Amino acid sequence: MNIGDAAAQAGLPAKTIRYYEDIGLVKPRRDANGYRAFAQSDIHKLTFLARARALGFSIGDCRDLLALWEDSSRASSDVRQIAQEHLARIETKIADLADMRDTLKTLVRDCSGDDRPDCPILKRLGDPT
Amino acid sequence: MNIGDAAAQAGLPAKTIRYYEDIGLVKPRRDANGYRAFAQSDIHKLTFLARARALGFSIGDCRDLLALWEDSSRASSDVRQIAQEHLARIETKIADLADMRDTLKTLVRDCSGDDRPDCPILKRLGDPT
DNA sequence: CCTTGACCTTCCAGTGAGTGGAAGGCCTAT
DNA sequence: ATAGGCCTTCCACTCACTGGAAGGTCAAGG
Repeated sequence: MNIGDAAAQAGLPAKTIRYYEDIGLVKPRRDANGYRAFAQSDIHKLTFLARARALGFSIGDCRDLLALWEDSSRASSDVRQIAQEHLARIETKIADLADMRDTLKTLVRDCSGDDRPDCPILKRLGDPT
Repeated sequence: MNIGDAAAQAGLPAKTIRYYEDIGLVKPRRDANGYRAFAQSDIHKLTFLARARALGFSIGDCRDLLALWEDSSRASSDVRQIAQEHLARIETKIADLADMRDTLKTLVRDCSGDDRPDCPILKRLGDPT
């Protein structure tokens, strides 16, 4: 299967798949003409990667998860730990963003948004401490 | 004021301040020895930038906000629009992350996390559709 | 057989917002 | 005079792609 079809199957841009090959996540064989030839197992891996990335796992995590996936004697605790650490990072990020959101909401609410210059948003950003 | 003191005042790494000069956000004058000499107005700007960045505004937004801040005849509606668009982006991002979090939470909860290989997390990532 | 257009290849550069580090100049205190 | 702590510039690296240029390959239609 050529890269275009592989991309369609896995739901990833062809460019991304080439990149994943570059960094060693997939190793499709090559046809005589130099075209990448994706086996079903490659497609399966790419789909795995697409899903893991969609859950926000870093490429590093994906690499580890893929290795565990391929290791039939893995311990689920290893998988769980990766997921749990990732979950913690996401929760931190959500909390940070929620703080920003709350502040911004207040500022936007209090800003008249007309043609006058007075603006609590700029006031907040620029006021001397 | 030298860059070290400016950094301490503004709460930004010196490296970041140099970067901000590179991209034209601040333009401190130079002493005879080549050292940057930050005026109070520069410190004020840097503080503004630090706060805007802490609220998650992009450098592009910061540039625009800074220009509005310095323009005494600005319309607050312009400021408000920037903030509101940023707020919308943040809310989208929070929603995306919350989706990931929910999925991950379920998966982590359902994973035994012992030394056996069975794992709903890998199952979810690798199962044929 | 030739062309057209859709594929495919590699390689290079850029994104955002810095961060790390090397090599070297300057300033103050001892 | 020298030590150390500043400061300078410049280059490379981060992350996960993404865009584009230049060129090779393949199948279909004329």
